[in-house]
Amino acid sequence: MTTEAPQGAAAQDAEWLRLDRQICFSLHAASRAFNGVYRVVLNELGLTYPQYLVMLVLWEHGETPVKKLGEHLRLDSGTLSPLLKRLEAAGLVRRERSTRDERSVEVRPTEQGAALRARALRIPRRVMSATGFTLEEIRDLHTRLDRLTTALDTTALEETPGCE
Amino acid sequence: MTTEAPQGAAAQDAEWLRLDRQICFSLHAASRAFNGVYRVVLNELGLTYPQYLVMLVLWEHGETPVKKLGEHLRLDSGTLSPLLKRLEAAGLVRRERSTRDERSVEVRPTEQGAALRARALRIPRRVMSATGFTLEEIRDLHTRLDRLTTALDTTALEETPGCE
DNA sequence: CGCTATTTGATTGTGCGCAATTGAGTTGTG
DNA sequence: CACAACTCAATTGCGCACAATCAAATAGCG
Repeated sequence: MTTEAPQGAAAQDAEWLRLDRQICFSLHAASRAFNGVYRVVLNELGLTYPQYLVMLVLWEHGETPVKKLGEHLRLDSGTLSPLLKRLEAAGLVRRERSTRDERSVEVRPTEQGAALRARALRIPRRVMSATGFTLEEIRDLHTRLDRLTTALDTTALEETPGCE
Repeated sequence: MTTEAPQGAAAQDAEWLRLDRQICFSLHAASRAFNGVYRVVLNELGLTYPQYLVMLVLWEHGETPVKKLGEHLRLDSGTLSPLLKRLEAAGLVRRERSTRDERSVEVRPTEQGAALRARALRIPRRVMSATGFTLEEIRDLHTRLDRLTTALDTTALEETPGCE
């Protein structure tokens, strides 16, 4: 399948594009497949996947300003503001302007939001069993993905890579 | 909150949630980071990441019906229809109803769309260098992600996992 | 104090992902 | 032929991601 024959540069370029198609499609597809599983599992809690991510942070850290939430999840206010409003409309969180700094908005789980945590406890194992991966493999994948994300975030994307 | 006591069931559950937060956040973040790099690189071609995926399929297979595109990329018409209209508006593809089956719409790259391929040839290496991964590692990650996606897609998500 | 720069969140606009519906075209059956 | 079942694409509606812009609050400096 791969470059077994010494081809021209054109054929090799085509090969690169084909490989790129496979790889970036893989990551894209894996992300959506994962999202799909969470959608099914989270459906009974009335949460979407990003909303679940927000609740996980709140369950772990309690009251958190929007700014901090954004740092934890790498999301900006354009995504968080409407999302948090929906969570507030669902009665799971409360948003209140900080008295010390009127620019800041504190988000904290309501009693109902905190109670939801009990029902969320079964989720991780259900999702993990759906992956068919062992805990070992999952941790390994987790490590690789973090390394990938860090590299992608820090790379300034020079104009000429000159790889090879 | 989290008792320091050597794992009651509650403490262990909390640990699962913490791990889940890390892992599902990792995948989410990696996907968006990857998307972000492609966004920068593809910007000069005037393509978004999913549009690039479509063009990759067209460059490799030529004229393709929408149905086939959806199978290749696991996307439905709700996503593809407006995306293809934008590609057509940009002059990169043409959409024509099949004469044999009036339900089907054939998508083929225009001359301009085909020409864009030459400028896309440098992309894979640029992105790969941004990841900091070797080709070996990328292929390995690719394999794992495909396995993950397959598992997630085929799992019927039984109600009671009974893991452990 | 007044003025500027920064921080913080909200808003707007564009594009993607997906479920649900619609509607035209095709196929199968009597 | 008539009629039902199916296929394929388009549309609609909602939510997320992100860039760009805006407004309010704060901090820093003369």
